Amino acid sequence: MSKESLLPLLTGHVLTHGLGQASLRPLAQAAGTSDRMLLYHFGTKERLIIDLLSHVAGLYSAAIDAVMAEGERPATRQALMARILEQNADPAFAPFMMLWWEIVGGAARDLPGYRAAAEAMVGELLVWLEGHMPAGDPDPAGGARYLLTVIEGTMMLAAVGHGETARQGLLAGGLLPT
Amino acid sequence: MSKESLLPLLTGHVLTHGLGQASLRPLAQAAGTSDRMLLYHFGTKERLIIDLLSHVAGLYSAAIDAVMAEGERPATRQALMARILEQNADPAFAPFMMLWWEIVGGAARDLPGYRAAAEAMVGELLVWLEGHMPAGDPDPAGGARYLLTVIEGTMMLAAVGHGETARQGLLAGGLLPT
DNA sequence: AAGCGCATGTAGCAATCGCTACATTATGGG
DNA sequence: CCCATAATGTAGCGATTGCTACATGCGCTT
Repeated sequence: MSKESLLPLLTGHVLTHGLGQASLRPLAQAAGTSDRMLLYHFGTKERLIIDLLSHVAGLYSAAIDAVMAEGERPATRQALMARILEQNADPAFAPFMMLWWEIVGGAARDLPGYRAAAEAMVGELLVWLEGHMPAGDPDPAGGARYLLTVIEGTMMLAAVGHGETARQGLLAGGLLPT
Repeated sequence: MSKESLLPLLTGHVLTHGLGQASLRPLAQAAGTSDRMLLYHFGTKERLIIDLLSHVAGLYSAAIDAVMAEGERPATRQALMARILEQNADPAFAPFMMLWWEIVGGAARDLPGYRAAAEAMVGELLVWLEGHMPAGDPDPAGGARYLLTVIEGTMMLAAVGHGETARQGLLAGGLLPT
């Protein structure tokens, strides 16, 4: 078993149990190996986490690309927002969201690997947004950054039980179809 | 030493070292007691954390109220945004921000106490915003929720190294003074 | 076949974890 | 003063942590 074949299994465990509680022996069991072998492959738990975060960022990038392919371009910013929020509200997306907030926390504390992974994922989403802005949008670059900011704020409010507050804010800001 | 006199010291330790890494013995040392006494007062580490989060939420509420008193009302939404973002960019605010992302993560995973604390703090900020919307604002309630969403998104992007992206988004959205 | 290097198992170490049993001191009301 | 109750110290338990030493298997080349 190589590092590369291990990473998806490790990612699965982290998605359901979280990064903070991840210790070598449970991780190893989830991947069908031993803590001994995890350290053999990654050298250190810290490097394992770094590699894992990088792998997660790659997964996210691939998922974005997959969605990108199937895209018919929405006609308005409101339609684009609605589509993204609907996708992010999918329960299947929840484990990734929980992991995401741990990554943000690690980035805020500048733990090794966290900021790089978070920055990459946000960057990927930004590129996707820019490529999906409505045709004829007056400012696709600025608009994508604007929508990105609003989307992330909405996700955060939803995480802390203020999803309805965010929805009302989006309506008041003219960012949702009426 | 009572619970109430312990909580500020515990909060200090958590602000600099984080919630996830907080274990009883270091917490006790920071508060000038022993792990034994922390359990004597709080019963369980879980309840200690819950009480601590509630205390942090109270601190945040008090801080908001203090700022509320000194408020001359800004003339525009842009000025209000600028003022808030300036305050949040204060380096003295950084430890709280790092703690905040841990609280959001806990709320997303529904750990006991986290969601309640996060919801209370966001609610407090929302009330403050509503009370500080510019005079004559066409929709203070909706506008406050809109600004709240944008503010939280900006904070998150700043945490992951995309602060400049957020700033460009705010400009494109007409939410910063030009 | 011999030996070499990669891969893996077994066992354990020192540290830390939350928590508890037991003993002791301090304090305040009768 | 005496005693009950609250507060605190000491010591340790069993589990888990990241990591390592040592031995063994496996496959390949010479």
